[in-house]
Amino acid sequence: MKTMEDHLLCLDLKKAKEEITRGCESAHELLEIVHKWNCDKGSTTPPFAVDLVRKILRSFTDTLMLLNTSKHEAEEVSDVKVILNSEDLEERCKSLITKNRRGTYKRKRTIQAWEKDTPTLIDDGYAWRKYGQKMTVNAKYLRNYYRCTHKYEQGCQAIKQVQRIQEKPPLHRTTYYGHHTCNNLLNPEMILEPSSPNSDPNSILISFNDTVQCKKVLPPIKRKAKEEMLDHHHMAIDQSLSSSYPEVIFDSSNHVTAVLSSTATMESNCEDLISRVMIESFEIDHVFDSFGF
DNA sequence: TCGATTTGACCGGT
DNA sequence: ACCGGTCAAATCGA
Repeated sequence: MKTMEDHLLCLDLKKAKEEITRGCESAHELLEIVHKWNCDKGSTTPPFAVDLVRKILRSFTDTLMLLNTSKHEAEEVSDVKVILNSEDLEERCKSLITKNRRGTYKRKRTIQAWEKDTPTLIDDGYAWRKYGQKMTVNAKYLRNYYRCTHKYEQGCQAIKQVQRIQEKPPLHRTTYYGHHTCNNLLNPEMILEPSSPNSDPNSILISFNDTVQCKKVLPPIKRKAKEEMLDHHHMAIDQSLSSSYPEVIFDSSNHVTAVLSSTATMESNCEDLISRVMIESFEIDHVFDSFGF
């Protein structure tokens, strides 16, 4: 039975989500403008501008995720669809303690998605690399799968799918999953730091500043070598990370016990981990407090 | 030679 | 069993 207070809270929650969604959209627009500006006129904006917009965007989307965690329904706002639901947290927790296997693909349900319909194939300013194409049922045209070119160099987790949806007039639907964390357009600051002379050259440093950054980028390691290592330590692996990615290892109590060496690593995945910790720790009241509701 | 693309295989979810 | 998403070997091309 809902009390009056509950109803008011729901109303506030809805308003908050609407406001944040608007902010999110504006940040997206601003990011595109900055990108276009830099493409058209060279790098004329301050080098930290894109980084700053991305931080704002991330704050909005993280907050939306927190708010959505308290409700079951994902919000659909104009042509921008934010795909989230409260089961995601549970799924993510499960995925963190199961062994990494090929084919464990929960991306669509766990990461925010944005759709864009355009008459032509657009250059969005990012470097994409095609990694697959598929004919889907009830579709006339192939669906093309792209990942960020800097996936392994910088651990950028952004992907997109492009599919023609209409012949005449031509219409292409691009669905973006996740935000770029790479510095392919601007390079405001190097996130890589040289290891200290005494440090393990294959170790990874994770910095817990205002934004979480993994500061060491290394080539992927082979699946078999990883599995052998995991078997040796009787550990589970963060399944949400693909085979070539950095891996946080949890013990049976789900405490972080190790980070696998010789793997590439990325900002976004670390954020996923931190988000999980945050969501587990935060009550929705704290979110309202922080926004002054 | 090396990075990008193609394409069949693989895998988990439903 | 089917389907969507990804992997990775083969191939392409600058």
